[in-house]
Amino acid sequence: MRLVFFGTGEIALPAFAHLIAHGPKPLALVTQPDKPVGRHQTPTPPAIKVMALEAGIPVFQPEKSSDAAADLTALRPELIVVMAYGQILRKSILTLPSKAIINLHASLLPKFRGAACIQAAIDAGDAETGITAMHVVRELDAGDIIMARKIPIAPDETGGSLHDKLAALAPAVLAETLEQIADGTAKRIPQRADDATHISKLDRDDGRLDWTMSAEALERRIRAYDPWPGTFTTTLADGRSKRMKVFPPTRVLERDLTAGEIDVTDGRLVIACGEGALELTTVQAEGSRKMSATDYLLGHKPERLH
RNA sequence: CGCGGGAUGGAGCAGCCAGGUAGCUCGUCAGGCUCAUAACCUGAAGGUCAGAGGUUCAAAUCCUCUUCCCGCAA
Repeated sequence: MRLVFFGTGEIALPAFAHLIAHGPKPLALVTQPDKPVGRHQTPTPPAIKVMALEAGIPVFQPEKSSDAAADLTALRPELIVVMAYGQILRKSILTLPSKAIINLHASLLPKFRGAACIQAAIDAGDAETGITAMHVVRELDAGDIIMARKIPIAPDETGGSLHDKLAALAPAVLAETLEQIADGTAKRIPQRADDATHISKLDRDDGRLDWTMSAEALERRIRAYDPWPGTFTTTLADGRSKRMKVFPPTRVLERDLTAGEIDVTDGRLVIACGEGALELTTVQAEGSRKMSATDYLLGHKPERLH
């Protein structure tokens, strides 16, 4: 099978590695251009690009996916596999492979179409999520489903841990999908559009905690958004406003206080929410490193949140 | 060289602007008290104030450089 892989995010690494190790070996990798990363803005290649180059696989990094159309046409791919590419594919790519273009998506479609599907599953309090293999169409994540595999979401699941589990699940889904396509048993199950939900991309500001939400919802959000985009609040101490990152785990408590009020009894950092209260165990003050709430309180006297 | 915060006993911080005996909260150790406690009381150990150079009678504090940590941004 002549196959080309589109992917950028780390979640695609195991699936890509599986193809390199067990075949069909990709004829090419298409990934996003190197981007400036980190405090010093050093241009850094995606990890998957490094993996491809080590395996001797040609890499294309077009600004727009269509810019690679001519190069890819020359490879005469039968199949394109897409996972966490990071861009909506142009029509010239969708029609390029002779057999099919499929996508591995980290949710149980039609739920959570879009970029932040992993965080959304935890944030919503779902009991399970999974990897869905489907055909790529022009509408985002809306194509016919070939198959899906489920995994449970643990009570202490974080966006990071779930990301890793789903990444590890992807190779099996991909292998089975390829097998079914090869022997002609692959199904095409249309998505029920009425059940579809769409999740837009998260940015850092989405991590600002809204203390009028219930403690349960905040507890889930703090897990869901760890490590990306992370959650934070701002404290007021000595008349100065400081950003404070908040990390899981947190604990939901019964308290009857005004939302946003801080209670530091017994060296524990408890913040009242719209409903109930949340005990923070791990925080990071601006300019400082991550530390336990107990350590934080030894030297900081947060007066209130705002 | 994108912008900014920071490095002070084992932990978290104050002191720096206006140079002049190393301070707070906690931990550790010893003793006391209590039926009891992440309670309380008493005492003790523990720091060449990140490193190097400079200014000064005198530098944690002012100046210069270096190393490391972190927030924003991407």
